[in-house]
Amino acid sequence: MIELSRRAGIVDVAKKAGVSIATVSRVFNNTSYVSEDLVEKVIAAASSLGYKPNRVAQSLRKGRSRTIGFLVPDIVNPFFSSIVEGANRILYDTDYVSVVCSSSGDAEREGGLLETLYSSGIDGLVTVLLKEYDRHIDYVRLRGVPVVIVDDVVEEKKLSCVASDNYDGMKRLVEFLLNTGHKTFTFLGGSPETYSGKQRMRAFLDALKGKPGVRTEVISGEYTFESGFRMTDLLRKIPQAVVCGNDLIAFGAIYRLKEKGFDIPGDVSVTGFDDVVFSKMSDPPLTTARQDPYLMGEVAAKSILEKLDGNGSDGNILLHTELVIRRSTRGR
Amino acid sequence: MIELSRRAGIVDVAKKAGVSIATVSRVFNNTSYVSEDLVEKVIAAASSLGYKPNRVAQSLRKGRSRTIGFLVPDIVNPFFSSIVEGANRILYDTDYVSVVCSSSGDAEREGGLLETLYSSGIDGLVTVLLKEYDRHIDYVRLRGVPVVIVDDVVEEKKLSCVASDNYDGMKRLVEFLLNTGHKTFTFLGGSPETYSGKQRMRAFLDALKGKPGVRTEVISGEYTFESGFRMTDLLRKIPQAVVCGNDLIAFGAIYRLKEKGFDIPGDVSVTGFDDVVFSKMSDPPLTTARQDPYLMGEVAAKSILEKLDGNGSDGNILLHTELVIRRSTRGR
DNA sequence: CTGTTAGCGCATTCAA
DNA sequence: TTGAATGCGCTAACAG
Repeated sequence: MIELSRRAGIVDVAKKAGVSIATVSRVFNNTSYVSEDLVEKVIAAASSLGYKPNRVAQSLRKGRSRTIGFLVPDIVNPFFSSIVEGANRILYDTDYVSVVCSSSGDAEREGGLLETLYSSGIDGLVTVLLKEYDRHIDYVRLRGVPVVIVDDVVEEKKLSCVASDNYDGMKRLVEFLLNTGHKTFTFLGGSPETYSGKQRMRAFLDALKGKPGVRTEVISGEYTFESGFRMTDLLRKIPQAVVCGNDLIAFGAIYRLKEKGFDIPGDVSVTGFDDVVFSKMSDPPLTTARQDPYLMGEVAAKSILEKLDGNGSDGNILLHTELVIRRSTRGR
Repeated sequence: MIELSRRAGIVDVAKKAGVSIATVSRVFNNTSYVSEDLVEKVIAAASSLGYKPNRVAQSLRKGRSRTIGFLVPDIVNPFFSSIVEGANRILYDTDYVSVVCSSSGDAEREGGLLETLYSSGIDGLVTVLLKEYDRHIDYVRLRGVPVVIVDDVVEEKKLSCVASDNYDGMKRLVEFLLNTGHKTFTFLGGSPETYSGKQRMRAFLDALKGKPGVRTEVISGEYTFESGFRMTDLLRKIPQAVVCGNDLIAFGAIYRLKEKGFDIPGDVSVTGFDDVVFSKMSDPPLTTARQDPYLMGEVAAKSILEKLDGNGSDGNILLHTELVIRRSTRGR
């Protein structure tokens, strides 16, 4: 096969159409009127050469790239990728395109990726951060680039955050358990250093504080199946309700509890948090608090778009969660 | 808060350090020797200004960007995102960075994204395509940009593909079922228009063809839980083995079968394909054929890197699958 | 060893 | 309405 020729540029098109490069540029950006026949000639020349404007050159020249950067801790985790997907749904109706990077859970990489993204000329950034928000990371470095942080809430002006109301969701979940007659509770928490971890644990404690006849225990681990499994082995006495930091922990707990011969919810109720796709398929289907990562992404994208339009309001947005009562908790 | 000044450029650094921009460029690319004291001055000036080279300008000038583009049909599907993550693990040790796009299952968008990616100056592309491979899409358009296609096999020179050996995996799965005494089989297939769908169905049929006393039935749907659920309702008579196109279908089938009062694997064995994370947590844990999307990504990345180094071999790579026997199939 | 200069491909002044 | 010229920020000759 013959070596392919180099990509056609604006000068090739101009030459072939017998016009100046300015004219070519004008028809592609329709930035001012161009006579009918010249338009035709340019279009013809361009398509015969397979010409597409070079986005790199455009970015350099214009100072913006029509790209929104995304940085997430783990692209494989559907929670994070759903945020990106939600944003995509909004961006699809615009001429922005998204580029996403994953730090793969590596905090070291996060800073570098942020730099790279920024110096790649992104027009906006939506990110969920691994580490706690570090003002240096985006305030100093991302000069002028609008940023929205997802799944975290930082009180800092000139910054927007969108997150679920983890506190409210967990509180209502525990209150439901209380209303259905549960008296002894164990919290199998995940990652207490994260925003969501903190909020959920605090809500659990607050909901139960001072309730007569209620016994409470807290164990902390990670947001994984394995961690749920292991934490279950740490239980001294099986409580009436095992309240888990998220669905994965709940799956681990359920798995281990069943192995040990307990019936769910006959002997013990188990709850999760998130409502991942699998929660409806588990046995028994999981009672949980649903948060909507797609919506979080949509809201984040809209927020970025507004900021890009100039009329962007900073501040934080808390999204409601929805209680999903399934069969992993007993009714009464 | 005071409006942040514009980003520092190479001239700012040169000015502040009292050197020429060429010298600044040299220390940042260490492309030739620069005297100690000038290096120091440049470093000092650069860091005090927070200077980082503008990747857009670099790309335009050098004609390469040190980025690898990824295009996947659905970023939320862990199978696809794991491919990206696997590739990242390889790329992490290089100075390449990956940018990923998702077509969100929209074939229309796929072509546009490909264009965008290409004109954004990516140095290489790894993609799993929604539609069947269209030679126009990357051969004509991605002139000179190395491409590797994942989860599909196309016989086309100057192209590399990496995929699992779906045929072999499914065949061994069915043979295992045969060896454990199953006689009646139903295949609950997914997306027969995809490469994997075709291979798996063909393997199922081939494995059973001409076996004495074996009865076979094929139903086709999609690679989803809901589809598995619905296809199960289409079963006229419950077979001894329900062989599913992937794990999700199997989960749907198991769910529905249990609802109908069947015991798994007492009354009916069920198998999947993929071994998604959830397969070990399901009840019962799922017998399946494991494919390793991380590995696929690693292999794809290595292949791209080789092509970029000049010594790239084209051709296809088939990865082995591993039978994972769990408790959704009866032993004998 | 260091500085000057010419583009990379394009959008956008400014003239005509 | 169109073209010529300038420069976005940077690297790579080419001189010195």
